[in-house]
Amino acid sequence: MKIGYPCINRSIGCTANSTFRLANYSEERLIETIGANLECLERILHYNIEKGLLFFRISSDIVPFASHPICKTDWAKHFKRELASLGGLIRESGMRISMHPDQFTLLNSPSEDVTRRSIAELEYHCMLLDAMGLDDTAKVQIHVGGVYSDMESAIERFCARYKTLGAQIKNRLVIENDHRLYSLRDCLQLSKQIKIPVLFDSFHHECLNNGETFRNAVIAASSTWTKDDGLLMCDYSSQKPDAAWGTHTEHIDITLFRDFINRMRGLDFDIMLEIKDKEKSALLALGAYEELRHPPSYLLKHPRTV
DNA sequence: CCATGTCAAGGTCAC
DNA sequence: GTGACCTTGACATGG
Repeated sequence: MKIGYPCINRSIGCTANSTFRLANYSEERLIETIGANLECLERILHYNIEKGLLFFRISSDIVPFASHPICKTDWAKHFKRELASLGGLIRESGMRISMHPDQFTLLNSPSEDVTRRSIAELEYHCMLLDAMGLDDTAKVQIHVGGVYSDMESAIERFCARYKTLGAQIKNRLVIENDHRLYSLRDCLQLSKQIKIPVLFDSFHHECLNNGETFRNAVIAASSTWTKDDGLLMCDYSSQKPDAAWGTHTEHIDITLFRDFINRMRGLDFDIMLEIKDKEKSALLALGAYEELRHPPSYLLKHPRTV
């Protein structure tokens, strides 16, 4: 099991997702921004390796406007060396990588234009992972999309569009259950039709489910991942106390996390902590996980109930 | 320099 | 049909 966090490290003092306004676009600024982002990404990766956090999500903003028509720059070529070097670092350390295009990436939109732009966005994400030389266990996760007042035909549209995608995208694309529209069950049904892996989001599942326990949900989602896909990826979070329903917590509730892990005995998958304080919570989670695997002697003598 | 409004992209729901 | 909300950090403008 690898444990990690998405996109941002708050303790290093740099960001790998710096962008700028479209109105201020220039090729020079693009190159400058990508360069700074990649430099910061390298620092984050070193931090993660040192701390044993071996799952990380690279921000979609690492190459600003990559799929926008304004971008004519062959950034993959320009940063070929840097990207290959980052990829080497990732591979050597055994780190797992994911990416998560934003909410407007919709394969099942009734609008051809929205779909076309979405596919361009997916191409960009895959191109980046390819340029880093990462295998197909590095995934690009999206939600199924809108319902458009008819879920069945929305799912059909997703499948039809998926079939038109090239292998470069298909080999990396996975779908994630969301917290309002497409439950795990819906995703599994979709997966059955087109053999797409289902990434399990535990917090979304808490918000929207069909009665499956966490454990059975993880087992079912796991079965959609092949050897080439690697282990199941799982997003983990919990409800922010006293906040609107569905709001991600600011800090990890370590008791809840320990309980979650404890229910998963004998199962293996990778966990991404979608929690606001990022690496801070991820480190606590890693500590809790290692304690459960290798309990210190005082806990063996006086077992903690989890 | 700091505060606050705004930022490529869509969809859903309340009214 | 219109507008708020989702969710979010960081850009950038204006005071």
